[in-house]
Order: sequence, then structure tokens, then C-alpha cells
Amino acid sequence: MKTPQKRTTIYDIAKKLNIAASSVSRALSNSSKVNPATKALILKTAAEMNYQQNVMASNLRKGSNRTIGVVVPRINQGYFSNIIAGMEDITYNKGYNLIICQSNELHAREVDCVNALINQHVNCIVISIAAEPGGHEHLQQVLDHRIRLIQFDRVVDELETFKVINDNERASSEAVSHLIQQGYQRIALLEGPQNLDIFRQRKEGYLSALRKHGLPILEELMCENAWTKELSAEATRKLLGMKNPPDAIFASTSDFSALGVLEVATQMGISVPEQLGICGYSNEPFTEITSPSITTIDQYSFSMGKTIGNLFFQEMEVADLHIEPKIMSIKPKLIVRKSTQRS
Amino acid sequence: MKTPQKRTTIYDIAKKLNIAASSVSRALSNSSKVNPATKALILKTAAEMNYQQNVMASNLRKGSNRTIGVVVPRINQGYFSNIIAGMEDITYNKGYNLIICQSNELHAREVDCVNALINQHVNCIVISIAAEPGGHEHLQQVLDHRIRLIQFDRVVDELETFKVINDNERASSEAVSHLIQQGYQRIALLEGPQNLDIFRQRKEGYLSALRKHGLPILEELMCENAWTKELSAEATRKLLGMKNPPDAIFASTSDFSALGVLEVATQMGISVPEQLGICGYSNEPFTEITSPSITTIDQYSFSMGKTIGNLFFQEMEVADLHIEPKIMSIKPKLIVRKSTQRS
DNA sequence: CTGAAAGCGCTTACAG
DNA sequence: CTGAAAGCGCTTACAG
Repeated sequence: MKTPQKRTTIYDIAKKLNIAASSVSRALSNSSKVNPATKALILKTAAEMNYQQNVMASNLRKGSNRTIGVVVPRINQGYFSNIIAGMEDITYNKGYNLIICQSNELHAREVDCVNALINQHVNCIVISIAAEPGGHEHLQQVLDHRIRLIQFDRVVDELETFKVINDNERASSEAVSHLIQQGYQRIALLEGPQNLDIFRQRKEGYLSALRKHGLPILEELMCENAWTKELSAEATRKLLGMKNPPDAIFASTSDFSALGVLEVATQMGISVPEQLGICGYSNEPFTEITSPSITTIDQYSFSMGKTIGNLFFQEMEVADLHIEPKIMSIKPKLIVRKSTQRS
Repeated sequence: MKTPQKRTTIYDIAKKLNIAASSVSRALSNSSKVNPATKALILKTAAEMNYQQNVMASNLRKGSNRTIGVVVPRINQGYFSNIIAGMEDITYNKGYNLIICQSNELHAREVDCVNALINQHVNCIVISIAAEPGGHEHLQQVLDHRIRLIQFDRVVDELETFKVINDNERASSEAVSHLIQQGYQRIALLEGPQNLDIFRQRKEGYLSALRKHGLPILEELMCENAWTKELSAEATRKLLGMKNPPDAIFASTSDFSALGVLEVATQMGISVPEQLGICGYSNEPFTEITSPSITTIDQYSFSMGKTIGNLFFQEMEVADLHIEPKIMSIKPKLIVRKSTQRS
């Protein structure tokens, strides 16, 4: 633990040039009130001395560190990594940094991450909450510490914050309507954890489409907590083993679930889409290359990331903390592929 | 741009309790030299006053900000997002933050990112360089500023830094040997940009396997710059249109390339693996579900991320800056699937 | 346009 | 165990 040699500071430059540190600071921060000649000299000397601003000191003094904290369940999931990539594209151009944390779907870890970010005095926290149920005092804390907050995708509805969400209900309703139009009559639903609003909304979309088309709502066709490939495969085995099995499955939780369905159907010799229609959610890259390719819903994740970034810079960065929070809803797009095209 | 209300500082707590700020600081930092009773009182009061340490001030004073900067070509690519997820797992437990930047494969942007991180006084920079050719003065700058540097995967070989790499040559050689053992005789190579060492090494592995098995090295079977799905598909069309086409293609650049090969072969009615063997690189999730499934090479990206994190904490965090850098090589694993199994 | 000074909020040697 | 003081490196009102 040693510091072999000090970094150059503005005082070193000031001393060398026999001027005040404040002038050096002004020259470096490109302030107008400084003689162009001295300014040039200062910049030249700074470069020669290999000067790099100490951002920690600058941040402390200015009370802002131009940093946005991001908390997601998992970084290495197509949807979230695309969101982050999109955000980075925006923040990079604004000279902001992104600090990334993953909750691993655990509430306690999410609380930890949020506290760490509050501690860092980030300018804004962008979060999509973990699946594990838990309170949201930690998010209230963010607001209490006067840090801006954007929730996206999986949001705590009752908390009044900026939100960037997908219209899950509408997208799901469209997907199920599409299945009905293709002639499917007994459509099963694979549900995600109902403590997350996104999964409740998707279920709602499923129900409303059935109602709209006058189809019965059958409890036995709705499977709880089928939100991994494995759990979905298990649920599918049960569904397809019924006396009166479904003729379509809407894997509302993810494409991974849809893949589980497809694999089980293939194993059981059930032909897709003829005997069984399958629709997933998220438009993961692989849905295009399975056989048959899988119908799914694209959430525009990369551009959603950009939307989040732009929202911060355009509406929040310099605005009053107490402005009415904005809610932006992005309409996902149904991508029809072979797994649901009977006609 | 307003600060509605000040945050609680240690001075606020000190004033309230009529003690010195230094005692508050000591109590909060869990120092031993403080009366347990006062300490308890301080902690209680701090909690009541909603105190959060100002990390900017602490960092400035301590001269370290417990942050690691990461620069990768793209965040939203399975390989890199896994590396980051693995690193985060380690840094989270150590209370370090991760700042993430993406170069988008552009050299100038990479230089920008690195400079921003130097400015932030991060403790360490972890980088995998962009494909676009360019110098490496920016990496030398990192060292000049006494910031620790770890290169991974795509490294600048001549720069003496810590490195975490895959043994690309050996893995490629094994893959090609496997093809030869399966009876393939005319094995084509899809190459990546040769300014990146990883692609040179993979080519070297291909060549050495051919030599070892006494097979001729044929220029017409080696395709430069076939490192996206589209470029690979194009190269494949050329290869398969030859009078004497290859009977196997090693897509050394990525599984996306291998997918391009598979799609073209399928379109042309060429059966895989019977008429054409295909091997990819990286073990992207989709390789398991194509038909046929694709033989590929797993790089253990998540655990590689952990290795990078551990390397920093175990060898670099508190060590002298001028210790001999360590180079860790991880042996990737050949995953044999249907696309290469003729027997 | 320039300088002297205060202060951002913390930590830590120093003295007691 | 506790307090007073200095200082991390910068920025910015204030005075000239």
C-alpha cells in the first residue's frame, strides 16, 4: 500500500508558473474569464506535467459525481445487457459514468446495492426490481436522499417515480388474440411470479383476449411460476398429459420458457405448430433459429435503454426534485414466426 | 439545479452530541479506539438522523475510490456480459464498484473511455481491446498514472501487464484435430481480423493441427475477415461453390459465424454433419438448440470474470505497482455436438 | 483578468 | 479513549 510518487495537482502547475491555483483551475475548466495567453501556457504546462484532474476532489466540491447507478437482476441476460448497452450509449456522450450492480433476483442483495449507490452519491439510480418478494423502503430511501430514481420494466407501481415500462398487457393480449385467430382454442398460460407487476399484466392480457373472443377461462390451463426453462418443461409435460390437453401455450415469462415447451413437445412427438402453437416473450436471438422458429414479443430493449438515458438528461438532471414524475410506456411488438402459423 | 436541504454530516452528529467530529468518524468507521457506550450512541444518532457517509469526501481523503473500470467492445454480447457478471460477483463482496464502458469496437472511443477512467482515478482498469486497429499509448498512460491494469481475452501482447487469456491456439488445434479424427479432410478456416492476437492464435492452432496430421495447408480454404454471421455466410457460399469444396468449416471467429455457415449449408441442401462438418467458437447458448446442434468451444466466461476479480484482490490491490505481472491462461473446452459427429 | 481564502466532508497523525 | 487541527485537491464567491 504505497504511493510511489504524487500526481500533479493544480498547485504544482501554479507554483511552476508562479500564478494562483485558482487561475489554473479556471483555465483548465475552460472558464471565459482568463487571459487567452496565460490559458494557453497553463494548458501546455499541464500537458507537459501529465496533469489529470482529480475527479474525486472536483466531485466533492461540486457535490455531484456525474454517475448513474444501475441495479438489475442479472447483467448477463440479453434483455438487461441490451438495456445497459443502450443507456451507456447516451451517458457516454454526456460524460456520465455508469455503475452496474446485479441483485441476482435477491431482495436483500438489491437493498445492499441500492444502499451502496446512495452512499456513492450517484445522481440517479435506475432499477428493475428482483423477483424475490420484499418491501420497497430502500427505494423510498433513494428519494429521501434526494437521488433521482427511474424504475423500468419490473416496477413498484405504487411508488411515485419516473418509470419506463412496456405495455405488457396489450402485447400479451395481442399475442393471445393472434393465437385465437390462428384457430387455437385451448390456450394455456405459463405465468411468472405474480408479485411482479409485469407478470400480472401479462396474465391480465391473456385473460382479456380470451374474454374478448368469448373463450372460456380455464384454471387448469394456467400454470403458476413457470418462469425458467426447466419449470416450463415440467408444466408442459403436465399440460400435454391431460385428457384434454391445450392446443397452444403462451409462455408469457420468457423465450427460455417457450424453448422448454418446444423441447418437450418435440420429445413427445407433438408437431408444432400443427398440434400445438407456442408463443414466447422477449425476442431472444435464438427464437429465430429454433425449428420451428418461435413467435415472440420484442421489447426493444436497446432503444429502451436509450429512452431511459434520454429521460434522465432531458427531464431530470437539472429539474426540481419534486416535479411530477413521467411514465413512459413502450409498446412491444408481436413477431409472428412459424411456431404459431397454422394457416 | 438546487439542493433543497443538506445531508447530515458527521459535524451535525458531533454538534448534536456535543463531541468531536473525529470521534464520530472513528465510531462510524468501526475503529477500536472508541468507548463502546459513546460508539453505540453515535451509531444510534446517525441512524436517527438518516446519516449516509459522503463517499466522495472519504475517497478524496483516502486517495482511493474502490472502483474498477471495465472497457469492453460490447456489453450486450454473451461473452462479455458473462465476464462482467462474474467480476461483479467478486467485487460486490469486496465493496468495490464497477464502472462499465463499451468501445463499440472503435479505437478512438476506447481511448476516450480509458481517459475518462484515468480521470476517475479508478483503482484498476480491466480491458479487452477493440477490433479496430490502433496504438496502445492509452494503455501505457494507464500504467503511467499508476493505475493497475488487467488485459483479458483480446490483449496487446507486447505490453507488460497482468493478463487473463484463453489458450486459443490449443483449443483451436484440438477442435481441428477432432474434425480430422471424424474423417474430415478438407477443412476450411473462417478467420477474424488478424490484428487481434486471439484470431492469429486460433489460425495458428488450425495450422498446427493440419501439420500434425500431415494434411496440406491450402490457401484457398482460408477466408479472411469472416467474423460476422453475414460475412461468414458469404464466405461459405464461395467455399461451397468451389469445384473441390471443403468437407468441414472451422468458424474460428464465433458461433454466430458458425450459424451463418449452417444456414447457407441448409439452404444449399448440404447435409450437416454428413457432407459438411461445422465447428464454432464460444459456446453461445443457441449452439445447443440449432439442428443439428453445433460443436463449439466453451471459454468459461463467467468464471473467467471471477478469475479477473480475484486476481485484482489477491495479487494487485495492495501490492507494489512494479511487481512482475502475472499471466493466467484458461484452457477452453471443446464441446462436441452433432454438427461434427459423423461416426 | 487575477489572487487569496474558504470550504466541500471526511480521516488521521498528534497530543493529551 | 477523546479533541483540535491539518489536509486530501478542487471550485467559486469575493475583492481588487
